Amino acid sequence: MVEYNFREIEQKWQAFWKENETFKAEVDPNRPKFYSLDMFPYPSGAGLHVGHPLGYIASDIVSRFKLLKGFNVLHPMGYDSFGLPAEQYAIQTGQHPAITTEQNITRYTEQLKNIGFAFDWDREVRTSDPAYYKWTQWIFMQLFNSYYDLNADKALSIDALISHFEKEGNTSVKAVCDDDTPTFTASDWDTFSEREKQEMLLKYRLTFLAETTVNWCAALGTVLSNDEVKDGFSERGGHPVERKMMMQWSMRITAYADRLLQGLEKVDWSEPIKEMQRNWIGKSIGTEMVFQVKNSDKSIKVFTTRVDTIYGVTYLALAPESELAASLITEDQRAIAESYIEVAKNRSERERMSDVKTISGAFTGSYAINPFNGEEIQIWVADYVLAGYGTGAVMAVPAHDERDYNFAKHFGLEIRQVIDGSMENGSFPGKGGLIINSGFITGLYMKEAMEKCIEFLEIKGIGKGKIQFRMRDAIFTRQRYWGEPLPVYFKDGLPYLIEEKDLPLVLPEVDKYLPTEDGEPPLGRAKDWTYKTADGEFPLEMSTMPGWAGSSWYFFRYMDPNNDSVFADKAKTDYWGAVDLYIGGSEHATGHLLYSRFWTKFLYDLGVVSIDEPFQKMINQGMIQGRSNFVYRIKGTNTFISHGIRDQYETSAIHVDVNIVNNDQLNLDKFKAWRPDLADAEFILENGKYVCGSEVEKMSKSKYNVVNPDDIIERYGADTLRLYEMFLGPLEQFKPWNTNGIDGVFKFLRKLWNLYHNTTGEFAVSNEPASKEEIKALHKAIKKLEDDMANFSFNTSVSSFMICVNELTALKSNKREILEPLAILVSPYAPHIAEELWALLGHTTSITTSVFPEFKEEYLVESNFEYPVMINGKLRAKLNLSLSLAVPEIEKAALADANVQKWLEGEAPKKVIIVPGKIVNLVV
RNA sequence: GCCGGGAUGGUGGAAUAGGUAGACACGCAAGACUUAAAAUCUUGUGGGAGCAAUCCCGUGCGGGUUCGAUUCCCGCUCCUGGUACCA
Repeated sequence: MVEYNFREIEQKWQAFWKENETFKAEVDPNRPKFYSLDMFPYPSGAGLHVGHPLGYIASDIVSRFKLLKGFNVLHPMGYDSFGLPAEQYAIQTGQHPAITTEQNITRYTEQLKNIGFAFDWDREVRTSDPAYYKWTQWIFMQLFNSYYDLNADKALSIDALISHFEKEGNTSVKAVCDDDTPTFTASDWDTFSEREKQEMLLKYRLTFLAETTVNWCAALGTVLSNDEVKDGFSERGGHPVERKMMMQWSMRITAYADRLLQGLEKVDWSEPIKEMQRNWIGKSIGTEMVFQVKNSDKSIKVFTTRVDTIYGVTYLALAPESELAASLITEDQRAIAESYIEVAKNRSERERMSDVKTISGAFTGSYAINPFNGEEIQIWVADYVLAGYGTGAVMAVPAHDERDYNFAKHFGLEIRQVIDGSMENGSFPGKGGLIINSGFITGLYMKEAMEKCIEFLEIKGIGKGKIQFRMRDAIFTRQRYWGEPLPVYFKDGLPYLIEEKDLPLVLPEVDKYLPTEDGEPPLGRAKDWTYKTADGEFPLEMSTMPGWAGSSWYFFRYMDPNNDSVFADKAKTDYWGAVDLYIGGSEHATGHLLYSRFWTKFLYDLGVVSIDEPFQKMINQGMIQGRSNFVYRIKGTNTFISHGIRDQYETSAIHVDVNIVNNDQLNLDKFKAWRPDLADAEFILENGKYVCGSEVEKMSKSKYNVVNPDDIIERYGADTLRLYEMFLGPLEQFKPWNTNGIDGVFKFLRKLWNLYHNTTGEFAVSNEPASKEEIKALHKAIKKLEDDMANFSFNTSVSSFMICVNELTALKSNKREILEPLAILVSPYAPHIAEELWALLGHTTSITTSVFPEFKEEYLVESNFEYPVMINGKLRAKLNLSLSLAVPEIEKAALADANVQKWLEGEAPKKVIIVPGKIVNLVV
């Protein structure tokens, strides 16, 4: 008797795949390629939980399906192995992060291999491997050596810029650069010192060193990016974060803002993710214009998207951080305004965000002149104006902007309506409305008025149309140990790249993973952290790269993971091209996914890759949440009462390990053994069982709701785990993990196994031709599977397998003609059992080398259809009729039916609707 | 506040060019097998009324379009993800 022995089968086939290099992918120009990628994990100390593999299983199914469809599939896995947790652990224990990272990777790999993924493990990459980060550093160097040319609309070599400066200075250069870049001529450039030249070039380089306001987290001793900060606290660890000015490396991602926006049109991503990126990039088309300050040579530049409301401006507002604001304060306002600025500046970002409702500001005492009508308007300081956006100054139009309205109301400033409409609900944007009370633009509509205004500003030389982005340049350094060192040394305080031959610049050893006593990053502890050149020995940069550096290009490295002379061979990147299917969480929408697109576009500009969008199609899998179980202790006792009857007593709910609960039923023996204090626990049962309560929460150790895939595999096998994770519901939906239905999936696999075996458990497959019913059952499944694959609807595929197997079991089918294709069908989902059945069927090669069965419509064609007959939209009868019947015949048959006649009560129907092959509806 | 996603039996979910709501699975109930339990198998299972045939109600709520609405339109409620004074 041979039972379905998943343990034996799974081990056997995992070993087979490894030995035969079944999933080895190599460039093959004769086959179409398919690149299937998962977001690679950070190998944490906790290991994988059942939520992690969800996306991997889905991409594995697609990968195996594509193999069967004749594609050359690249399906790699690796590790994003630099990161904060390993470093924090190192700080606590003194253990080198490389060691714990290695251990964690070993654990992850073992867990992943247990699930039977079709990964080409020879292509594994690790971002913390010097052989890998050599190329992360190399890309950084290329960015340092590039600037963004607006005429060419691409990154060009900094050498080209230098030769341009030598010939013509920078006046004719159209390039992305710092706002404070002065203009100079060729002869100016010639007279610049080396230092001045380098400082000037830094204003153009795509990665550059600059004093920036950063999110400083004192507890972590590092800078965090905006997306690592949540409500003023660090995302990891929840430590407070404050704003601080620091010298930092930045990436000029803003140079690519427009291309990042346009590129979204070309990729097949979910609309919400695209929308999030659009909002993050935040393109606004508007006008920049200058207001002269009254009785002063100073002026205020503002950015507005609504220059058509220029006659409604009743005050200007400046950000508290603005130096200009401080200089505009007059004597009589000094006390109030300066103290306001002091308070506003010191309010942390967090306070300012959480306290949006409070309106605050102060009048500077100065006035500006509206160039359109010569009016004098007050200049205020207000903390609703952000220093970092636009020009840090706002022309306030209270009548047509809600924030300006609230501010004006609060301080009793004038509210002047310039667009026709009702003001009864306060301000209104009035986009496209008729303009009133507005000098020469009165009577116009928005678009035309804006054009006229810009024309006016351009003639006077005090303004122009401008496009503004919300996105900022990305800060690229962290004051951390466990990251890529920057290949940069300092000479006379100016940054220079080390030579390419000296890559990788390997992370040095340090005695402790903490900042130095004088506040330098941990690399400040390293001995000889210097770079030797012909001119002497110079200090190296002590900060390291952020977590997103290594993950911004790893998809290229998979194509050529061991190349030591180039980050990836062009012939290989050209063959594999963009990722055809990328599966991962939507939480990376504005981080990883944006940075990866940025670096890809940059590498494209360099000409080293041929694609400018890395991820053609993306699916965002939903998170698997935890499902906690509770027991109810009667207060003051060690007696636990079942969930359904707990109301009779005063109880307290206690988290219980979900691994000792099955279908919400507590295993009493395991519970007693769980903790010493529970050894003598007593129970009040309902219907002889102890039923636990449950709640959906985040999966976490402290809630005892973490489920390890290894445990599921131990009990049911990897094939059951794979099928069940898919069966749980739509891939993209958030759902709690709950093993309540897993038995059904396991039973299905056994039923599948039994189809190939007789009642005594011997393998028994007949070579007789299959019946019509059997073929039909098979082809229904083929069709459903193909459709589901196109929609990434894996849960319904599992259902259709079940239906197919149920039907075949009922037909007692054991025909090779059916069971061979069925094994292939199931193989992407449950590869181990499929391989075993395939081998039993007499094949000597892996099932992955077979061909997906072809769907034939003819097997599903029916001659008859059971028509639902409805009276006034309600189902009243069913009629089995030939599909060849024409409408009048169907009508005749329907009217002749006894049940129908009863409902018609002898009257003729008012209306008859007949959709052949669908429905009959009679209206009376 | 703004921008997404969602709400269907006791549970997970299925069904949208508008056409038999609840596929598949879990759970539950009854039965078979068993000394017994587990496992397995069979049958039933949206709610209500009825011996039954059958009837009524039913896809978050209120309207609408339609012969017919889970599906389309309008207005709400709740849950959930993102974002946050972006001028």
